[in-house]
Amino acid sequence: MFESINANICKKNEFTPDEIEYFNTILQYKEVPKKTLLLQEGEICNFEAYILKGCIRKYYINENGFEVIIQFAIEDWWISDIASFHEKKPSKLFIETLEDCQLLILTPETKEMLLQKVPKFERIFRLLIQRNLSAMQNRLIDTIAKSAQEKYLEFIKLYPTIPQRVAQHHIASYLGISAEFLSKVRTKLAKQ
Amino acid sequence: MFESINANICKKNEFTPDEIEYFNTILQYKEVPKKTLLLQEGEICNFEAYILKGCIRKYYINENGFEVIIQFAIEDWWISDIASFHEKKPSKLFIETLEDCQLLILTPETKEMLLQKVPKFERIFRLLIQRNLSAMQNRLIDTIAKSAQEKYLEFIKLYPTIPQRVAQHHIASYLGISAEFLSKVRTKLAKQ
DNA sequence: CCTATGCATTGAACTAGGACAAGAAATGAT
DNA sequence: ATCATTTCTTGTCCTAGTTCAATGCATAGG
Repeated sequence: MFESINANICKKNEFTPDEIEYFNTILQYKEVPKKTLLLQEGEICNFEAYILKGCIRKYYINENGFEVIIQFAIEDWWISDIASFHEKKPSKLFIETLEDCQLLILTPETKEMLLQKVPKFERIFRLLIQRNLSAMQNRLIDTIAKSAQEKYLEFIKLYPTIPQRVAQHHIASYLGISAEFLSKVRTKLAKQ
Repeated sequence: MFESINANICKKNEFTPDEIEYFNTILQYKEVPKKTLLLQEGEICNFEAYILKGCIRKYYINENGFEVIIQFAIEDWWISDIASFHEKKPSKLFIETLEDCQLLILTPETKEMLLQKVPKFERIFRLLIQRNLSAMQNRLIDTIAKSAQEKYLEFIKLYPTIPQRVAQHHIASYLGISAEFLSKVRTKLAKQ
């Protein structure tokens, strides 16, 4: 059960077997059926979830009821509302499973214990956030500077497996374009 | 010279006077005239700069020569290309002073020393990145879900002092709209 | 096997915002 | 003070993308 997460976390073998062992005992295994809300607006996010199996989306609904997908997460990704999790503030986001999921969960308490016992993990988590930030920055740039077609092509290049797993209108919402227009972009691309 | 940075970093008094003292000795003071490029595409970013005085922009130029401003930074903000700084990878960004600046600088070496000597700083920097990530997320949402006028109003609400300091076309570039259209939005708002 | 529900496609009419151009206003260097 | 450069404004025309509505297509549940 822990192979993939250990391989991911400990790529550079910075940890002793004992430390990894402790890390694994602290993770909570959880199965969740599809279409489950793991987090709703107003709740405090009490988990960071590593996805062993399944697919999840994180999204925001603005004051006009307009929905924006912030992130898709599949196997070997983490998902959480970091701001809400760390600062124990009510979240503005929704997190929903799109498929049946198998998860490994950290809670604020277990994460705290882990960091106390093995402070080296601070670095690991900082790297995760940093990569997140980079990805978010690139996405912002593309959102601003690219056409709908370019954004779509970029998306399928970056996440080739996701289009087969999630509804097209969700991808449109992620790209910041309407579902209808994405459909038109796709038919245009197919004709070429 | 160190009052503001110390107040910012050590809000919750988590540090001993010695630790703060060490932190301060490690910071390098630097003055930079306006319109200086602190970082160019292709270079490895070797600084994290805390702004004592002045105003800086960070931006990206895409393959069509289209410019997107990622961040404005003024007094008491940090600016850097974190990805490039930490992973020693060539940056894709430009960082330019818009006014004469007074900076306090961390280099990869001094930051490493600081973290070695006072590991508690890991937490501080993680919080900084986290806040950055939150801000970036909010901005992405606004970029996707709001009209030009809403984005502009949001911007001046969030950063009321910046419009007086930077050129309007820079704000347009930050908001992801054309300079001409921002001008039209503003005249429309002024008439109301 | 049938039917309800959600999903994707297509078309027509509309609009927010872009591109271009030209003038006005501000800023700065000499 | 003057000229040059940059910045801001305004108008016209244009287009990428939206909205709405209709239709066909799957899929899941009884």
